[in-house]
Amino acid sequence: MTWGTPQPERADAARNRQLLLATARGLLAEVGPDCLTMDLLAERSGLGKGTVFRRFGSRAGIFQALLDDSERALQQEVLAGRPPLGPGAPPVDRLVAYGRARIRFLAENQDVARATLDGRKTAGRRRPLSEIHIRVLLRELDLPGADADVLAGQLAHALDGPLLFQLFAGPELAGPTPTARFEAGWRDLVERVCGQAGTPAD
Amino acid sequence: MTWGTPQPERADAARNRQLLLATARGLLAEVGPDCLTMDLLAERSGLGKGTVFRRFGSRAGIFQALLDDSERALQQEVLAGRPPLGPGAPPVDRLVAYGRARIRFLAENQDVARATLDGRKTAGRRRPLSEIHIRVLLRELDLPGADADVLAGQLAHALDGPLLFQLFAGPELAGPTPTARFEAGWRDLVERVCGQAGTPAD
DNA sequence: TGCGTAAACGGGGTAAAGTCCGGTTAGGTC
DNA sequence: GACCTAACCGGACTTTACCCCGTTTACGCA
Repeated sequence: MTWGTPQPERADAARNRQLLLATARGLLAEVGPDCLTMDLLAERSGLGKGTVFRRFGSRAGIFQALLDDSERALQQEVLAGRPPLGPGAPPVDRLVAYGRARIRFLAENQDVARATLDGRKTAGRRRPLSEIHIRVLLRELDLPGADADVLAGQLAHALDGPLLFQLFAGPELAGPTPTARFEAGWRDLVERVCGQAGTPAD
Repeated sequence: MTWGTPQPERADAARNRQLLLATARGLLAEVGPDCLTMDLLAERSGLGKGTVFRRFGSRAGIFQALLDDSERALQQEVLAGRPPLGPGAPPVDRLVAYGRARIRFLAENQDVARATLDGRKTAGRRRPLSEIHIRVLLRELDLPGADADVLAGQLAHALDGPLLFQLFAGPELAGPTPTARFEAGWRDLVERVCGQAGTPAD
């Protein structure tokens, strides 16, 4: 179920997953996330409703899959990209850069991110990549007296929470102005938590 | 609509709101939050379904109202309680105390808190009291170079997020053990953000 | 105390999420 | 290449949140 394990998935199943994802993206652009119903998605993709639910579990699951798919690019940059975001820079700088990237990512995919949350059936609710990445960086920093696991969760939520909240409030979020404030706030928070940044003694 | 304004509400409407809240609490204990349907609530309270929706807007709205109601006690302690939590103590100590209280509150009302989130219709989504209270305390601290509004949002989400996430994951959360870890984590986070606590120079 | 109005009430109706199970097909094995 | 099994597919069915609008009721005012 996780990405590391090469679990077998039948060829037609994989094909249909891709078809559904593509169709969902099309419908998303065409009718918007609120009008994207499971029936419509099934009909447009030429599949049965049961198939849609088998693949994604719930309505929220589709949006989650869509978001994961978009997130893959960011994930690549983090794992093997250029230094401020990718490996090679001091952990604090990487934390700041990651927050910046994450905020922009969420702002760009705001409607999908929003749709991820609704629905009674909890869509997996895996621990997000943000938290894992933050935890790794915190471990590298080895902050004295800190519980890296808990702190990672706190920071991950501090990063996503306020932005998502704002996305819920206003129907739209326009230019880069509001995200800039969150980006500055994130830098400030990271520097406070990690004790004065800028001078990575190494 | 806010609590400060004494907006007029017809007597029968207020009476029914109380009746619905009480009935909902009863049903919550009897059948659990998942089986608490709007039809059932309407029937048990002897009212029409339309009335239920008029009062609370959505299913999530009921749980939100329930949670608000429970939160009132905590709110009182914050506004006029004894020092560590209430006014009189240094802001950092109050922040730590508030987090402790909030975590316990959420842990106690975990099922209601969880039910608050689901449903497609966003239930109001007001800025929670946590954030407001934290913002006030941060303003008192007057941290140099910090954006108190943004920071308050970050801390509020850092406080609630990890715990709510955990509540979603496991169906139940037993003793005080897991919350203790969050409480310690919160104290640590606050002290880091506010720059070494314990010694409020004043 | 009788009247007008604006709000609250009721409960049947709708749409959409999620379930079920009989039929079909992919892919490994001999 | 025939066969077997497990996984997949389809679409009708059920449940439930939410809407609508005709009817009733509380409350201010003359």
